[in-house]
Amino acid sequence: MDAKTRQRLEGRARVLKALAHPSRLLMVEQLERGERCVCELQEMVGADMSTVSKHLAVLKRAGIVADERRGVQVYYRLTMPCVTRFFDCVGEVLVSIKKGKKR
Amino acid sequence: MDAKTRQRLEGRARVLKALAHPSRLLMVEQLERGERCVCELQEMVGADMSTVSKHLAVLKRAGIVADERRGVQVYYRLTMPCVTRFFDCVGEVLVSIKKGKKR
DNA sequence: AAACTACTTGGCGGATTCGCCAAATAGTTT
DNA sequence: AAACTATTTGGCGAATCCGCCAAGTAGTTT
Repeated sequence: MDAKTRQRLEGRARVLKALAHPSRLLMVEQLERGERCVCELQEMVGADMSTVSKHLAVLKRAGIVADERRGVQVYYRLTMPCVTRFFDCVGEVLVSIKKGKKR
Repeated sequence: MDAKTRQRLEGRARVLKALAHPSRLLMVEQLERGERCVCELQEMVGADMSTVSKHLAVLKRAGIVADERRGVQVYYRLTMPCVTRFFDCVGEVLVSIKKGKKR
């Protein structure tokens, strides 16, 4: 395996890893509908604010979200467009798994 | 957050987590081109056979691949169709991240 | 059945993840 | 500046992940 391939795979794995958590998925889904401040996301997730903040830091490090401070609050938004389609596909995967189990 | 939403998110997170490793991504990409036995995948990945086998077990537990013994060898194949489109989207995410960094 | 090939499983050490608490930082209000 | 709100950071313990080695299992060949 050449270096270029490895880099491509590592990059993709990094994005997937950042998304691979229920709370982070929920936050990304909410951000698809528009920017949200941390406290709004915290209420949706229902965890400690520090936990939510760290999840957001993971998404930010992966380049999936961006943040902007406005007064006391910090607002997060998605940095890329195709997340919806992406999730639809993950959904399809799950459907085929379920079908397989029924047989 | 209701139980149904949580289940949906946990399911999706499980699939993403199973895919979130360079070696597993490589194997899935190879399996898109047709079934492969473990030793073929091992050669591509370049790790210990036991490591490869465990990665395949992760993919199998997530419902992404299925296996079938034929003689001495065990062949793995994808169980679902949309992985290509899926990966294209992960690729797009990476492109937008790179664009963001250049600015 | 003994030797051989292909694969899986057990287990260990090191690294990473996760959620909470406590403490630090940043901006606003009084 | 003191008090207050919103958020981030540090750190701890529990859990999980990762890769290797060793040992076990399954089918094939001799």
